[in-house]
Amino acid sequence: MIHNSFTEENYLKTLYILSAGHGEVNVNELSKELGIKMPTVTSMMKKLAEKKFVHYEPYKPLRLTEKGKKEAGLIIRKHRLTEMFLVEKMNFGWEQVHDIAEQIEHIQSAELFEKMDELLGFPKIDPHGSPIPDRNGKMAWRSYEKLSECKIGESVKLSAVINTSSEFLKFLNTRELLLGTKIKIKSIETFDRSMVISYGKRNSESISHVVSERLLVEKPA
Amino acid sequence: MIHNSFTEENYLKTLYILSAGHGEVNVNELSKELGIKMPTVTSMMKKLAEKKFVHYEPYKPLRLTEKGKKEAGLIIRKHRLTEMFLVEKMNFGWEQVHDIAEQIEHIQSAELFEKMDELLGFPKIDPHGSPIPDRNGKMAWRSYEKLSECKIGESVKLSAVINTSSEFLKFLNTRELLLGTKIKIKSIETFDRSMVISYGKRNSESISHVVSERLLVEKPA
DNA sequence: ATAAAATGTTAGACGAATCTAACAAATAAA
DNA sequence: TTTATTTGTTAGATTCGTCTAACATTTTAT
Repeated sequence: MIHNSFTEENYLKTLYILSAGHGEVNVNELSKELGIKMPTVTSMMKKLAEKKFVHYEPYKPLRLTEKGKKEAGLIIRKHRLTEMFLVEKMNFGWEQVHDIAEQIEHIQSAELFEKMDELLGFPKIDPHGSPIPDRNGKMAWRSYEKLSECKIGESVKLSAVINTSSEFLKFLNTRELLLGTKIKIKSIETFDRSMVISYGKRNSESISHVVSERLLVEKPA
Repeated sequence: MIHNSFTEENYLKTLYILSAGHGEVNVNELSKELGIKMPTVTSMMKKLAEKKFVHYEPYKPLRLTEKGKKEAGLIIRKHRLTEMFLVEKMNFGWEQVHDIAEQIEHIQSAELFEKMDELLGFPKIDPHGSPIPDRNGKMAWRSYEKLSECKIGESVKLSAVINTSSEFLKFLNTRELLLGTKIKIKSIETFDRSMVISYGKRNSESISHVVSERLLVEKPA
């Protein structure tokens, strides 16, 4: 089991995340997401194609192979198990764990992550509500809806967040918007699509479209 | 606080370990320990000298600067806190943790290691009996003696091990030689310097010189 | 349908960390 | 005290991951 470089792992992971849904990614998108110039991305794609991780044809969108999906899934598994471990076992806040997990996801040690999994009781989702891939890198996609797509009067449960940046999560902390929070939509402004919602002890909090778009919710069964 | 590469950190750490005592290291020793050819080591020494981490003069032994010692001490701190955390909080055996810690020691996150330290109750030694440097990279050297240098009839306490390789530690496991074990020296063979010792329920275990040389002991106060 | 804009590729350069081959200095041995 | 051995350095090549500049293709807009 010869291993891939840190760099290759980052490309694979990002490719996986960006291709969620449609299954395809442009060189350009990948370039922007990674903060790496397009020519560099192109050459890395050729390398990963050589290694059978991606399907690459000039001028066509990028697609991960099955092998690539598995590899990427396993990296994401390591990332999310780490985030969960940091929050549950080391008392970090959900806004603190992303950057650390970005680094620990590259640690080469099956045992370390198996141990985390075990100590955590084999969690299915991470602290941001994202599914944790299984030992085969398989991810159980959930069908959440964006809060921004809900209608006035609906009652939903906050189940996941899209952006895991520290700033966004700190903002949610100040508004006491935690996973599991029951939210009711009171009104929506048409001109900027901001929403007024009520939840917990807060009866009329206003949140911008930028925020509501990043909040994934479930409707009560 | 701009950071050093993974590679530079490994040079610094190894330099620190090898220069324990005399304070000097040869290019050749360092080269062998790192498994990196001498010319490469020379050029890295020039780079680290440029950064004021080592004193380098052609054909002279290498010495860490104070800045270099601090930097190296902090890396070793991260390594040893990690080993302790893995053993104490994640149920790893002392023979399993070295390789994982070799990787985690390079994680860039003061908080992670502060949290480990805190959760562990600010330990002073790691699972192999080595001192954990403080937040300034300062290490409290202990004056242990090698078991191989003790005399017949002496009673000592096993306080640290020199080699932290998995193989050696597994061997100690099979002999039930744990840190803290009280050992009495029953006899010493002159031709191969092997020892017969008694401890716990074992009344006459024979250990080779290669082993006794790697066991650090304390004499009862 | 043609021009403009966006996207993608090729070619060539660069820094980091490594190597080998050849040479130089220091140390040990004869 | 010469010579041999060991240790250390210089020079030049290689690989990886990155870049910029120039060119090619595809998509969008006029």
